[in-house]
Amino acid sequence: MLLVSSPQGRFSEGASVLNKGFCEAVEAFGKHLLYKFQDNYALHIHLGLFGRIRKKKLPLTPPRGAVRVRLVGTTHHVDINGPTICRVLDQSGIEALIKRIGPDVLRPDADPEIAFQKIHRSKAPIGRLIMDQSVMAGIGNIYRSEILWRQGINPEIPGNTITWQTFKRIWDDAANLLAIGVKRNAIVTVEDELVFKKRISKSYNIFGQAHCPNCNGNIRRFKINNRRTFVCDTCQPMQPTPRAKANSVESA
DNA sequence: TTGATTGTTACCGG
DNA sequence: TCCGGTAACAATCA
Repeated sequence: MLLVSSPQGRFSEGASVLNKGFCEAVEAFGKHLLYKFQDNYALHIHLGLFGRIRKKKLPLTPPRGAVRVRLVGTTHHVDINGPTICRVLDQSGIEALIKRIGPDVLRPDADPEIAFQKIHRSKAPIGRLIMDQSVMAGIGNIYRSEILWRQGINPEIPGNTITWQTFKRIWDDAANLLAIGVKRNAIVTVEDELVFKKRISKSYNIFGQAHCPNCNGNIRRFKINNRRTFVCDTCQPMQPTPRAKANSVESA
C-alpha cells in the first residue's frame, strides 16, 4: 500500500509520498485510528467532527473535496478528508497516544476500573466525565445523552457520588451500543430499533427530541462542555435508584 | 452567505 | 493542580 499525503488539503501533483510499504493492520483506540505500517510506524488519524473516510475501487478517481491522505492498494484506494489529526507516529508516539487515552469501551483489553477510579475522584458531572476521552474512550455527544437516559442517570450528578454498580451500567450499555453502531454503521439507541434490525441511519430516544418517550414529559436541553445535552428530569432523577430503568441491550 | 454540527486541543483565569 | 470556559480548526449541508 502506498501512502500519499497532501498537506495543502488539495490532492494534486504537489502531493508527497510519505511511505511505501504494506499497511499491516488498522487499530482503533477510542476515536483514534492507527494504520500500522512497517518498522512500527503508524498513520494516526482522528476524524473529529467532519472527517470522512471513503473507500473506492481502483482505478483512482479525482479527489472529492479536500483529500488529506490517499492510501492506494492493489484493488482499492482510500481517501481521508478533513481529519483533525493526520500525522505519522513512531513507536514512542504510539505509546504516548495510548497512554493518554482512557480505556476504550469497545476493546476487550479495556479495564473499566481505571475509568471508575477517575470518576470516583471527580466532582465534575457524570455527563462531562463519560465523554472525557482521557477518562474513558468511545462515547460521543449523542451517545452521552442516550446512554444516561437509558440508564436513568441524570448527567449533572457529580462523578464522586456514582457507585461502581451505576458506573458499570453505563459502561456495559456503552459497550453494547457502540458495538451495534460499528456493526450497523449507524447510531442506534432506541430499543425497538435494536431488536428489529432493519436498515436505519439513526434513531434516538431523547437526543434532539422534545418529549421523553418513557413519560412523555418535556426534555430539558442545556450544555455540558459547550455541547448539546438532553435530559428527562423525571426519568433521570438526581438520586438514581439502583435500577431506574429496565432498559438493557442483549449482547449482539 | 450563514449557521449548525456525531470532536479535540491550547490557553487562560479562578 | 485541577476545573471550566472560550476560541480555533476541520468539511459539508440546509
